[in-house]
Amino acid sequence: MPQSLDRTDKALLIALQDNARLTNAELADSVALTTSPCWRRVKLLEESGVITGYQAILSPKALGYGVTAFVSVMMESHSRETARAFEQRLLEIPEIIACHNVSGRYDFLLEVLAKDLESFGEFAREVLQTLPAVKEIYSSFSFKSVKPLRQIPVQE
Amino acid sequence: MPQSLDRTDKALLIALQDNARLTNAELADSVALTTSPCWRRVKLLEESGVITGYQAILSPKALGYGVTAFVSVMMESHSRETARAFEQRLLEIPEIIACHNVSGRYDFLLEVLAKDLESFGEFAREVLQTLPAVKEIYSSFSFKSVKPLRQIPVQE
DNA sequence: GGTGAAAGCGAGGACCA
DNA sequence: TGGTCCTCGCTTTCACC
Repeated sequence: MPQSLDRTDKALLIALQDNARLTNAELADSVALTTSPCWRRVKLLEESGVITGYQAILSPKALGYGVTAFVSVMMESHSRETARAFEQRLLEIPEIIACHNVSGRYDFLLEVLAKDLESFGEFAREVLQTLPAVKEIYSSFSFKSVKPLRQIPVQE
Repeated sequence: MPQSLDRTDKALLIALQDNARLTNAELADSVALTTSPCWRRVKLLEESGVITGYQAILSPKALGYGVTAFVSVMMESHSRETARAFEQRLLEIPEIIACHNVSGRYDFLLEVLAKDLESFGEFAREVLQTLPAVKEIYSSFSFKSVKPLRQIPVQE
């Protein structure tokens, strides 16, 4: 699948990961190419699945979310059905902005946004605790995001 | 700071969060506006800090990262200095793609990418364990990302 | 808040080296 | 692969409602 990215591809990925709204001309400039080959390479990176999309990054605070919580969830059972029902339900809940099925003491790790601690408490009681087959949850709150950018390393 | 977003602003945010490469014309169309007011509104959203940037989303797998790990870190002390040194060091390590200072049993929660389990093991030993003032670390591996999109909810 | 017009530039493709 | 050229449509910024 990774059809060996050369130096130029990597430079494109770095540039686009940093600013997805660069015009093709600016992008071409930044990697010392003309616009056509630049455009072709970007399309290839999209088609081959290296670039999976483009997102505007929004400020949770500006949208009224003062609390970020990490919620570890332990399930009552580990059957296929239990996991499926749980996962499907998760997808419908916008406050849960990320979820991983993980190894270790707990089964899922969720990242949850809430207006404030009080509304998180309510959310935990009314929504999280009532998700299918939940045995136990453990919440940890973010005091501060030390590395907010989430850039996937593109070496060299 | 949130200068009360109206229905149209929210529609713009939803559209851009979904696809940051929409042209201004497409964007205007999707919210039933002409291009000028649409462009003005987007600029305002950027200047007021609601939109903090635009990112190409890359596939970790396509870039050779087969393992995502969540690493909880407990510090030896909780002094200001300790935290600062730790955080500064973190920022230099690209494999750590996210880090939160959190409440609870552990002090920091890191999200780490690695090629495979073996290279994660090495990374944990050579890099993570040698970060300043680390007392204990606990690693949990992602089997699967159930919600990979990380979209901040924009209600209504 | 909104519209419409105008100038210049970029997107996207055909084609060549 | 990369470069040139070309056309259409879009971006961006007006002045104005």
